[in-house]
Amino acid sequence: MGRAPCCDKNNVKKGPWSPEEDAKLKEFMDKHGTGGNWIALPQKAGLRRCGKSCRLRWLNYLRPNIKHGEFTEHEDRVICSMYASIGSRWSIIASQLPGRTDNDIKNYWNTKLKKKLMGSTTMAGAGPPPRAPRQNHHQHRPVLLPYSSSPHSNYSNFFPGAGALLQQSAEPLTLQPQDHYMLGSSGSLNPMGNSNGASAVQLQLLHATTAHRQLQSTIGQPECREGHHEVLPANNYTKPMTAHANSRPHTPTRDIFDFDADVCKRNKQAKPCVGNFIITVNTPSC
DNA sequence: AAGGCATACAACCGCAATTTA
DNA sequence: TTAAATTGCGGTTGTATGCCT
Repeated sequence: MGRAPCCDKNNVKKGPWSPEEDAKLKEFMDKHGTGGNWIALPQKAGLRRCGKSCRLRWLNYLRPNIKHGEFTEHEDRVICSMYASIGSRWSIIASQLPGRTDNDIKNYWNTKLKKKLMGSTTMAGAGPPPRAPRQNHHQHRPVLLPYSSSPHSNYSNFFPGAGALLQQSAEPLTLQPQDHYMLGSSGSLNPMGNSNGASAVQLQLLHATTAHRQLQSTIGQPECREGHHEVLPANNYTKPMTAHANSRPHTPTRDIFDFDADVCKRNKQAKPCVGNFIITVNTPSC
């Protein structure tokens, strides 16, 4: 039994929007907003379109303050830095560029910026954070770098790791055994040489909240166990086979590491918050 | 002028996450 | 608690346009 379609595919128009359709949608949105339901909107607005199509058209084209046209150098820099840091999370990147949509940025990246960067030597490895080798479970205690505001604060205020990512000289802190952390897959993989020649990767750290600590009583220590230290890129992350074989396939987007994600899903109040730390895992083998 | 190719970008699709009943 | 409905995201495709031969 498949999923019910969101609309009657035979009765909806597809393809480019006409000026008349745009006008209808805009007028309806100006008067009523979405009414909290995109699926029902086309019928109310007198449009023969799928609700998803209306939403996309509105968000990417019709809504006020959309910026079209050339990207500035500053925007280029933000996109590049964030892409290097968090990968193809276009909506997050778009949130740092007022007036730009995720679709816009995605298109811009795929058609122009990527090529531009590939042709230059200034951004080694401009691709998404590459998939890293798995870590040996019994080596390399993580070291924490304190987050500090950086010249890149324009986006680091949203994604705390992004600023620190570019700072290679932060003073390391040792992870205290009594603290509890989770590694966020929203972190970045950023190969950087360090002083002793070992390359390092950085991951955003999700600090355990009070709510999360409550989990200790039900599931035991939610500590950053050895098995959780795998260094994986922001995208392409696949769930380790060792835990929760029956759970849904792992999404590369909003997850945190394995059992934590599942426990949090079951226990809605126990969501961790994003902490202002970067974790660095030494990977001498690469 | 016509055909082929490259580029840009709007729009679609599938699926995971979230919300609602 | 569970299933259905809805939303949001990222990858991909389709098409219009411009350039080159």
